Amino acid sequence: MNIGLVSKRAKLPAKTIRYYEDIGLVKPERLENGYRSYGDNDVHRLRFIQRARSLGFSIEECRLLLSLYDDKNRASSNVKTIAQDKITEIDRKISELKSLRNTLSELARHCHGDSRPDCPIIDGLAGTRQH
Amino acid sequence: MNIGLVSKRAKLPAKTIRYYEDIGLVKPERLENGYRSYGDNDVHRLRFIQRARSLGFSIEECRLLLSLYDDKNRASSNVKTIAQDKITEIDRKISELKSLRNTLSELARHCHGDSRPDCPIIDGLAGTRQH
DNA sequence: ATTTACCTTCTACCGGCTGGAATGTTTATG
DNA sequence: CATAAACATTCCAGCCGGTAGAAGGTAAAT
Repeated sequence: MNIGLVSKRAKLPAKTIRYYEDIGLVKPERLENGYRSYGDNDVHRLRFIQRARSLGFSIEECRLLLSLYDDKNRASSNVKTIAQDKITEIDRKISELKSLRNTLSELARHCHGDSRPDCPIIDGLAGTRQH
Repeated sequence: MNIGLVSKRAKLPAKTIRYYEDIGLVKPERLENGYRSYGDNDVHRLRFIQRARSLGFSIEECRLLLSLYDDKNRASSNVKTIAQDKITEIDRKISELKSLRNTLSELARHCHGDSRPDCPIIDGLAGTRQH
């Protein structure tokens, strides 16, 4: 299977797949003409990575998950720990974004938003707005 | 004022301040010995950038906000639009993260998390888990 | 025979810094 | 006064996770 087809099946740009090879996540065969040759297992692997990445796992986390994926005897608790850490991380990000949103909408709420130059958002950023 | 003091006052690493100069956000004077010399206005500017960055504005957005900050005659509606766009963007990110969280905790919920190798999280990532 | 579509490698770039090396200057201490 | 430390400077390289483009080779379709 050439990279173009794999790209479609794994829903990843060809460039990204080459990059993943570069950093050692997949190791396709090579044909005589130099073309990469992928098997179904490679597509599975790449789909796996694509899903994990879209769930917010870093490349290094993907590498770890892949090694657990490859290890048929690993404990499910290993994987669950990683997933739960990631959930904690996501929760932290969500609450950060919420507090950001509050601050920003508080600033925007006080801005009349017309042609007058006086602007509480700018004042807030400049630190000159009294609470 | 030397960069070290500015760094403390603006709550930004000296390296970052030099970087901000590099990309044209601040333009300090130079002393005879080659040291950068900052005024209070520079500190205000840097605090402004620091706040805006921490609210999730990109460097280019900061540049735009700074030009509005500098322009005493700009309409507050210009600024409000930018802030509201940013709020929309934050909302999008929050809901993305929430859906991510749901998926991940659904996978984790079905994982027994013990020493058995069978793991719904891995199966979910591999795409082999039937819903 | 030629066009088109695909593949290859390579280098460089994105944002937003951050780290380290090598060097220069100022200030504090013995 | 010498030296050490705490600053400052420049420059180059690297982080993550790709992405863009150039220059070329190969395969399939017309």
